Amino acid sequence: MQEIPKTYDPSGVEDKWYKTWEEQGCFKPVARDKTKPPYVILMPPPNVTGKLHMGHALDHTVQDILIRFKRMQGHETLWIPGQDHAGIATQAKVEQKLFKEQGLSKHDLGREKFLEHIWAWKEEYGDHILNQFKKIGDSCDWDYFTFTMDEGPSDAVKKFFVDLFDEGLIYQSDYIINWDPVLQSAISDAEVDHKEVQGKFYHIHYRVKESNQVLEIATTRPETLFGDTAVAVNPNDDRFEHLIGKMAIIPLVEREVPIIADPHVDMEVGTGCLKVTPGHDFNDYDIGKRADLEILNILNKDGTLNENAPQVQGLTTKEARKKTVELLETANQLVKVEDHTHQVGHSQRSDAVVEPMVSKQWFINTEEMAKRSVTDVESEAMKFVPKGWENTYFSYQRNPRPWCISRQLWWGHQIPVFTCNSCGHQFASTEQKPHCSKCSHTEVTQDPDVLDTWFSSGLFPLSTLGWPNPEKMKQKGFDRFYPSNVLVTGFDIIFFWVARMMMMGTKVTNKVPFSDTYIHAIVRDKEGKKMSKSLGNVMDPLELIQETGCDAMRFTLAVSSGYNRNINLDPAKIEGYRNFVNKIWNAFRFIAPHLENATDEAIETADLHHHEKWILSELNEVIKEVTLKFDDYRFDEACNTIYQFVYEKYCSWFIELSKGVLNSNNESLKAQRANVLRFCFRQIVKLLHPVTPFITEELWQFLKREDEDLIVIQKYPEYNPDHTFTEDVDNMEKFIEVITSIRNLKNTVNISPKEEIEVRLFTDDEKLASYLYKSRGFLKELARVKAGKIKDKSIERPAKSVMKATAHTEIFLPLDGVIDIANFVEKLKKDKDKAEKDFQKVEKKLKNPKFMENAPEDIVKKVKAEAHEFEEKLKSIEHSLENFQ
RNA sequence: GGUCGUGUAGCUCAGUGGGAGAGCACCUCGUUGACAUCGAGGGGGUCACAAGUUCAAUCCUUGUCACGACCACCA
Repeated sequence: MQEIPKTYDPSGVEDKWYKTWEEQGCFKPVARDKTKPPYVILMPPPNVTGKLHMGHALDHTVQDILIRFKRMQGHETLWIPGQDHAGIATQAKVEQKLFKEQGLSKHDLGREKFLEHIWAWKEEYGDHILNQFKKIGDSCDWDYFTFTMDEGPSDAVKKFFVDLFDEGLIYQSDYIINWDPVLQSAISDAEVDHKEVQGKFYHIHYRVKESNQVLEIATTRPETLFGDTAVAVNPNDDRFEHLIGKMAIIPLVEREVPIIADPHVDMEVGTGCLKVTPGHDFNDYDIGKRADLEILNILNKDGTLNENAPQVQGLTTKEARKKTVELLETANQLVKVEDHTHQVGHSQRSDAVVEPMVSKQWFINTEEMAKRSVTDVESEAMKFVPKGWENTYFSYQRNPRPWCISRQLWWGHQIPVFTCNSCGHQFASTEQKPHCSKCSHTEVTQDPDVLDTWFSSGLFPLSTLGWPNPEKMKQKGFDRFYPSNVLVTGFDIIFFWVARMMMMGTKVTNKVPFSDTYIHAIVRDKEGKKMSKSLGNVMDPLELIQETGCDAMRFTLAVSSGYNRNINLDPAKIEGYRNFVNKIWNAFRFIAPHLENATDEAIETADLHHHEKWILSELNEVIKEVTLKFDDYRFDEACNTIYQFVYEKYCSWFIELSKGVLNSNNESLKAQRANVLRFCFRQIVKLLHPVTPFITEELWQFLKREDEDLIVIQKYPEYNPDHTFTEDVDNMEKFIEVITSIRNLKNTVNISPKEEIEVRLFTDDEKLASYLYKSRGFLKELARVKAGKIKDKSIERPAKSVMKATAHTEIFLPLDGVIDIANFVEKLKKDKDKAEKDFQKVEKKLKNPKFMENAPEDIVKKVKAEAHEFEEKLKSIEHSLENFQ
């Protein structure tokens, strides 16, 4: 056998295995166990502009664990990768690049040329993030890879649009929307960031017609007065009641508008008087609807003022604000200016101040779909994990607003609505160049706008499986793979994406698109701060992989991931789990030379040594637990369970206890031990494979039988009722406690661990006594015991000794060689205090008649047993202590 | 203002109606063969605070305080 290096070096190993898996088609859906249903995950498609960050690393680690786990369990697994064209994000990026490198705007190029540029950009950079996904081990089926602008998803978009259009659920309407004057497009509410801005409160006088009175109105946006079509007060406001119904005169424009009453007006805020600009304010728009006010648009598409604001026409809103204030001052109608901090909406993409504007847009009436999407979660047809996230979902879906789906961009799916050049008929069609559906005229004009990005990603669960093309659906296995099992994502797109998929998927198929939604945490830095470029605390997954290996990173993310909201990722933690990966490597180095002695995986339970029974029993429980926890999305508990077993049970005890056997001359015992060591280790690497795929595949090559294939498609370990040995586990636990106590005692009195000493054990547990006797060789080996005696507690304890008491065994060491008596006495006193407290606590319970009456029988029994133990322990400590006073 | 969440060891966080846990950090000891990316042992907590329910509360209920996230509003 060749030399195995002392430390595991992941470089080289990782790429090698990924390539092998892919080449051998391991990621393709194959039903290895026909009795199990398919298991499908749809990968949240990254933006073409995307770059791998820790969020992806976590998101994908979780999905890959689930897919690999289910694949090994025999399910036909499919993990579908994809990519999103990300309308605004991509267009903005390419626009910037064009301007920076060539000084060109998209208008210089025209729509067609500009789109060519975006496609070229996509070809060049689009693969970047996908290659990064391979580095983190994603076992997705790349043959299913789908881009939202591919022909298939485009057909899905058209089909869905046309169906809803014909149903009357898609309509065009004037509505107040967020307008980004830089991108010159409508953007959705969720694409608006509200930022705190230091602004001013301008108090302005509005005269009241046929009256001497003036109304003082406070506003932060005086330039919008050109668009005012009313002044509103609260209906219950005594101060202004008499003015309701009269007319107010807007300064500068001298236009008369009605004074109306509306409950939205807050009497406490500002002056209690509100100028109403339905064309450029969301609340005013609603007031305007209620009062049937005229809507006056005072802005151009680029955000400058238009002809409806003659005095400031052509100026930007910022310039216009300044000018308006000057004009008001000149006209003596500006009362005062106050400092005022308030929130102002900014475009996420361009950072421009968002201007609310009324414009003609396309909308989906989501009312019915949203209702259904709520009941589907209420009935748990789709379950959120952790459950609490459903509240976030409900808060959106219970109050659905019309979904504005049109965007004034070029990059995206053009809206399939056409207007006949001849008869003016407007209709939707899935065809590229349809004839007028009314007069059959061939000249029709398509709506220039494109659809919101989420329109196509909302259809992804369907379109990635070939919908609406029947042939492709058959080829891709739509009926088998829809709906999928779980969606794994972050909370930030519950509304954007999860809700949309729920509505759209259900609308088309009448089935929810996935049965679970696992919402994972946000990865933050070790201090809990969000990772951001400006803070300089961004961790790059690829760098981490380089430094510590992909498996260590994946294990760290998994072990940090349960039902929590934040993961504070400390590099020291990753290093710790890197060490764990290395530990496994070294455990393998230990067993490697003995593998040739191992004959077969089959373990004959009848003739097993009690240590072997113990480890098999422990392993069996681990298998049970891990399987349960993965199914529950408790990656933290699953990983911790494996970690504890490997470290504490397998390495620290089983391997240590095996050294003597393996160095002996008893060939049959050696072979059997090698068998068990190998069996357990094979199970361990299989258990770990979903989390740490690379090292486990590497080790598997040395562990597999000749007829066995790659680990990635091995059968996941299953609970085996034959491997339950309660008595051996019980004995072993006590044995470990005795050994630990001896080591502890030696340490307390400053005897070197190496030094061999005599030890006397006293126990009334006959089974344990005989077990300890049987294990005297191991006691000698592991606790450095020279000679020992095991007696029952009726025997007088040695006077000149130091001692330690456990619940079942008292341990005595002779005083010869004891260096630090004082320390021992101090410690013994502490033990006494503890035992006293423990005893009093349970004693109190037992003396309480109410406890005896009400507590369940097994609890009473347990407490009684404890009381006995504590009392024994206390007595023996006190007895021993007397010798030192 | 609304919703959700958090408060447990120095740090990061699990956990349970009946004996307070892990990792890291810290202290002591230990390198000849699996592993110093290691081993053995150890110290350390009023489970935020208060009241209530209960035989029994770190856990359930209510309130208080502190912190966080999201949503809405901010004329």
